[in-house]
Amino acid sequence: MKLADYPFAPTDGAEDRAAAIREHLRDAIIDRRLAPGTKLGEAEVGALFDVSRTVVRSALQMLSFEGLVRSERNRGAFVANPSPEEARQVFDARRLIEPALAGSAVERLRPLDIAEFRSLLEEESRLMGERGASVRRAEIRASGDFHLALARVAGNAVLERFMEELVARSSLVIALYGRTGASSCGHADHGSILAALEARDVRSAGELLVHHIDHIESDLDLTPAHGLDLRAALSRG
Amino acid sequence: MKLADYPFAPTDGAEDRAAAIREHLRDAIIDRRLAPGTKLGEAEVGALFDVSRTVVRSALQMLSFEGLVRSERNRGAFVANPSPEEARQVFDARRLIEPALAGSAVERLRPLDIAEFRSLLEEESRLMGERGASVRRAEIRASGDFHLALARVAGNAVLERFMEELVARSSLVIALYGRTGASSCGHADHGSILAALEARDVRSAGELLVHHIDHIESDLDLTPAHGLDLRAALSRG
DNA sequence: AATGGCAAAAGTGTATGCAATCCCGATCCC
DNA sequence: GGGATCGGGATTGCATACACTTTTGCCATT
Repeated sequence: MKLADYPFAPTDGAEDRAAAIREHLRDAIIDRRLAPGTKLGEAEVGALFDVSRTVVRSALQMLSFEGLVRSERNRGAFVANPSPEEARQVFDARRLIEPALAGSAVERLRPLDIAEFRSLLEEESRLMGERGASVRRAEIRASGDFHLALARVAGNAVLERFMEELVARSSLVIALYGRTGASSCGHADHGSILAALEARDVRSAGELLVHHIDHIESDLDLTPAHGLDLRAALSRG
Repeated sequence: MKLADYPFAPTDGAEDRAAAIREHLRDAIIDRRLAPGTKLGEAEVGALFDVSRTVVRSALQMLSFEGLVRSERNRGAFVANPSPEEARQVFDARRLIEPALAGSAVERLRPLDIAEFRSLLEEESRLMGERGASVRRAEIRASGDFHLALARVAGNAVLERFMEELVARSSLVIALYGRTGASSCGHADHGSILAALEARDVRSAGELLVHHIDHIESDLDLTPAHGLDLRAALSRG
């Protein structure tokens, strides 16, 4: 079976296969199609994508750096199972970084960027109207895209990469600890944040962002759960 | 030839060799023993550490993620040659993150931590008294260690990892653009920052940190240098 | 029946081989 | 003489083979 048989993204023509696998796995993890703790055997993943273990190892190493996969020597790679403490740290980092991004973004915001934000918001609205598990996944993803767009507009490549990691890990945390009841990520918040950005109101945008992140975090159940970690609570969620 | 024959760091007993190579290369890069643009051939590095290209590739991939190495498909890995713009973004990120770390650190500062800070400061003082190129390198490193200690004390593992990357990239930038004249990193600044931390004066500590970072950055020559980048200025510094 | 140990099986860590790509220099054509 | 073209050499990308570690299932022993 050859490379082109797989429905990779159109741009991936003859590109790096490890990166493609990384993205597939990452999507699967933050969509929770792969449950935390799931073992990602090199041979198994390799068979799925029809590549050798070499390429899979490369992809797994990248995911390990991003914090989406936990690697143990001689034991293998597993979908990360972030602790509540880890989750808090991720959100703390976001509360710190995102208001600053808003400051930079306001200075550099161009009409084209606004159009992109609006497009993302419309996509979110569309998803909110529908029902179903796969829609819920897409909703989490779309919510992350809004924050990634903010990072991109801010124009700091270093912080943008940090945000990519933080958003991915947030998505995993939400999938893990999210109370299904409430809408996972307030869509209305994004709208008001964008309005503040357009109004060049940095202070307001920053406050809205912090509240937004607070809101997301407060919607989680971050109780320490079960007592001790008997080998990380049996390595399973 | 067996594993234990190599004089790695004492703790590295039977540990991961890729990580060890990564650290060796990282030290060499931020010490500028490896000049920006230098090609890191897989076979060459492998011969140096007496490992196969597989292990080297793993180490290079990690360094590529950290931004210390630039990888080009089918061409190889090169020591990163950060642009002035990139340098500014690194320092912007530090100005954003470090004052926040000070806030967390003040809340969690324990006597043992203070002792560590003092020890680091003493080491810096000792190095300042000496002369020589290798001392200058050690000075840059020691300066970075102070900021890494701050990140560690702050207790956020996510931000700590970000800081590791930022400090490493800063060291590379300083080695690249630093005007040799001025002392690369104001040692006195660290002392006053520590004093502010001990006094639980978060605001003051944050301001001192920002000024400190400003000071470091102002000591660089970040002029756009030579006109265009003819294939990144011929791939050499 | 429970426990300890052993051996096979599974899976990862590393080395190596082969194909593809890129770089460089020589050659040829205009 | 300048520029394009075409090998040769070197290097990377990937797959595979082998070594070592961990796990697992079985059996003997208590």
